[in-house]
Amino acid sequence: MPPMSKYPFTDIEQKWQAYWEREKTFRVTEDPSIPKEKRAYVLDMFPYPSAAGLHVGHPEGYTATDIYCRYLRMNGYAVLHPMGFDSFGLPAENYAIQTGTHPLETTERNINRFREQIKSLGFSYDWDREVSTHDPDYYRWTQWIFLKLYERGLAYVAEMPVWYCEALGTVLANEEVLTTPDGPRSERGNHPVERRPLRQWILRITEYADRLLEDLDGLDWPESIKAMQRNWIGRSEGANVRFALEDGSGDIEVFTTRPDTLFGATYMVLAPEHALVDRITTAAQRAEVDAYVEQARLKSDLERTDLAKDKTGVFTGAYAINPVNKARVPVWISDYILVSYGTGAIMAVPAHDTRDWEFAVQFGLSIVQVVEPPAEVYVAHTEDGGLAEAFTGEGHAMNSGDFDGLQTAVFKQRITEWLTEQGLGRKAVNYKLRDWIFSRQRYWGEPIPLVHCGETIVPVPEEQLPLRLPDVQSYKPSGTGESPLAKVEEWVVTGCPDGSGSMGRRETNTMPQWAGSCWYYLRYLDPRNDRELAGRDKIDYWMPVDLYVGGAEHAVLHLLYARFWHKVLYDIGVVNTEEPFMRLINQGMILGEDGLRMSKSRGNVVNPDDVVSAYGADTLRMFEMFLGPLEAEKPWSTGSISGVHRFLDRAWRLAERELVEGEPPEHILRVLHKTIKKVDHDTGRLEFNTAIAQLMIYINELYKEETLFRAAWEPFILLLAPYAPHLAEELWERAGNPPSVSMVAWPQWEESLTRDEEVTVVVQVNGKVRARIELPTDTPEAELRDRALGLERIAEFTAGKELVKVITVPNKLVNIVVR
RNA sequence: GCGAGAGUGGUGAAAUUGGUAGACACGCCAGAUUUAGGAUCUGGUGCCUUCGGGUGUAAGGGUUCAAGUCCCUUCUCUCGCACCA
Repeated sequence: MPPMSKYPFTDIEQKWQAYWEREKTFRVTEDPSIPKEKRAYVLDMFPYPSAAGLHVGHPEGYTATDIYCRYLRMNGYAVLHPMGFDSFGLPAENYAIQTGTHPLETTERNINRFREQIKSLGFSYDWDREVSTHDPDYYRWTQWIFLKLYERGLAYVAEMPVWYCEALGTVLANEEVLTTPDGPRSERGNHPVERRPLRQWILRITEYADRLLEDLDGLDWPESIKAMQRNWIGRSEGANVRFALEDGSGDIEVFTTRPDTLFGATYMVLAPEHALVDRITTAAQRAEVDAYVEQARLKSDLERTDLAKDKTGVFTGAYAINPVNKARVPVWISDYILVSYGTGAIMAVPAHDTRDWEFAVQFGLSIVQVVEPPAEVYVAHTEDGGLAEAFTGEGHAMNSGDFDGLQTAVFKQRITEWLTEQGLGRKAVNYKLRDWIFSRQRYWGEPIPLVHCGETIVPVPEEQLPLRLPDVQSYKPSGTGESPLAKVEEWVVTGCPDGSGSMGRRETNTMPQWAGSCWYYLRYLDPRNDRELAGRDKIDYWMPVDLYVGGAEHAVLHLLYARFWHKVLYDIGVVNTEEPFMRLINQGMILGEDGLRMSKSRGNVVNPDDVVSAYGADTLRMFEMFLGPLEAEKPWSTGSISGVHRFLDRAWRLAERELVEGEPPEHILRVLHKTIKKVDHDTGRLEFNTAIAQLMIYINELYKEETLFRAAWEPFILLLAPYAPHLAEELWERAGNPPSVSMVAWPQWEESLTRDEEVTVVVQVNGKVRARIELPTDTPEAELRDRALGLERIAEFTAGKELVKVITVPNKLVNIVVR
């Protein structure tokens, strides 16, 4: 596809990229004379420098923030706009396993390629602040933060069933495992994973669950992302209730969100793995129960959680006593009860819980209705007046002794108080959120700075950080649950940092890739500081991040982890705010031309380098913004890229005309001021597609003129500058101005010139447009009405009819209602 | 099933507070220019039409002088979660 370009974009773009780099045009420092409200921290999600290089999705978000930053600078803001690399990670290590190439070598090669590609798009980053998470000067502080977590009891070791991925040779966090039709799979690489009990480092993120939940309310984030985080945290409030075993040998504690349905609890169910199962099972049921437990153990998680299948379960032979009505209730086991949630046991209320209903129907257990649905709610009933399905809504209590008639919410509170008084239960809160499994059995990550000295664990002293990664012979995971580091004996064996003189062994697990990205936005503030992760004055100057732009795929993982670390840093006084990112925008994915996700196997991948060489960076930038709204998912369209390119080309050819001094004609001035207003408004709201459309309208107008007036041309260059910065710099210079256009003040519009002298007023009869009249702007409503009624054409439609009323909207329309 | 969001020309999409639906761009059509052009410029382009007009924003209903926009019902699609008691 040969481009039809004539304007020398390659020369222009190289020229100005070199200029910006040489002049450090976009370097920013902490100037105290700039008031807080004129400072902006605009952040991109930094990339993982993959071997494949940049794809067209990267420039989308980066262009959006770049346009916004350039716009802010021209409006007098000090703008912090940095870029870096999330450079620890599995692909480089897997490549090392295959080829023996050190991950450092691959990583740095990829970083150089990424940096070059990013620079070729003309983004206005302050490159002096670049960071890479694999750099020891960086991960020193990642390790430092880990030690702070450890000191505060937020990092602990535990043996627990964790997701283990054979192919990756490492454990994974819950968040990194996806449920697929083929069973649980790793989020990265789509490999099968399974649960294995292993000793792991775990971060106590659950301690922050409530704060992570509550503080979402104050954030200007997309509702969907907040909903996903809320959902992931999964807070539910209810009560823990103890049911005594009939034989008096103890009790079973359950968690319920509906303590108001306690009177309807007709049986209980334990998870097959529940500790009590073995003890309470009667001799008669023993064989059946053992077989079920064994079968449940062998089942994959997918089989266990398959909603479509019938409920299975086995009676243990034991009975418990319902504490409120002393009813004797059988105790069952079933794999629909998860041992890891709540207490691993439930009271079953089949009348008011769908799952319990299914189970009760399956096994012929009794169903007692204890909630009367509100009259206005339709509920299916059987012929004899009983419920035909579980009613899970709220209503009024029935069959509940003295509590009858209470509204659900009131009853919940009342019964919880009663249970507490009786010593039978208490208010309880549960979360779906689990603690964060933090260790990985891999090489290419931050070493965890701890030494095992016999039974005790001793942190590496802060002043000895960074604890550097040693070189290894083989990058292969040992497969025994240990990382390749375990084989580096001379690194592992070390003196105990406790000063005892005895020898210890280093922790050989490394941190997950998320660690480095949890705090990188802080390092940009003070990237060369070797005394602290960032100076407090710098943090106070810039933080929090005003705008954070990135893909929605990080909705839960990165954004939840980073918020957690930030809160810890807040608690230890390192940062000044509870939340790191005040405003978040997810750029929509750019799909292939076929409307499907770009992927190598589909062959629909567009390489930004090809677009840059064929059309130039300015065209790529503007085209990606012109495709549609930033947040929307949108298919690539090679055809319409020419529309944007043609626009820039026209701007170039316009500049070849002689610039004329003096006052431009009024009709041009009016379009100009409308354009300034629209582009200003839309750019500030990140509505770039409509701003570009307005720039096109203006160019089309200028093109029809014989002469090009400087006063009409220069403001256009300024409006263009954030969008097509290379071309704008060149045009600015050619217009006889010194560089750089990037620091010239944004043009202002005059309100009176944004309004036309004449407007078209629509005349409707009964809401249908029947005529249009040209009238001076702000014609009084009475005159509007008279003019409209006086129209011959309107008379045709109103003849012989009764005039009911006339509605006038100034400068817009007249609607004549007749009968 | 639950949660979030979206349905507008042949295509990507526009449309302050309800007030001319389809800006801008692609594509298509016509004209100009040109040795020629898939370059450039100008104009046209929702659909139907007996050229009066009719009709049109997923479907149906409602509120209103007036609905893409507000309300109700239904359908479709995308994303996320999914036996979380």
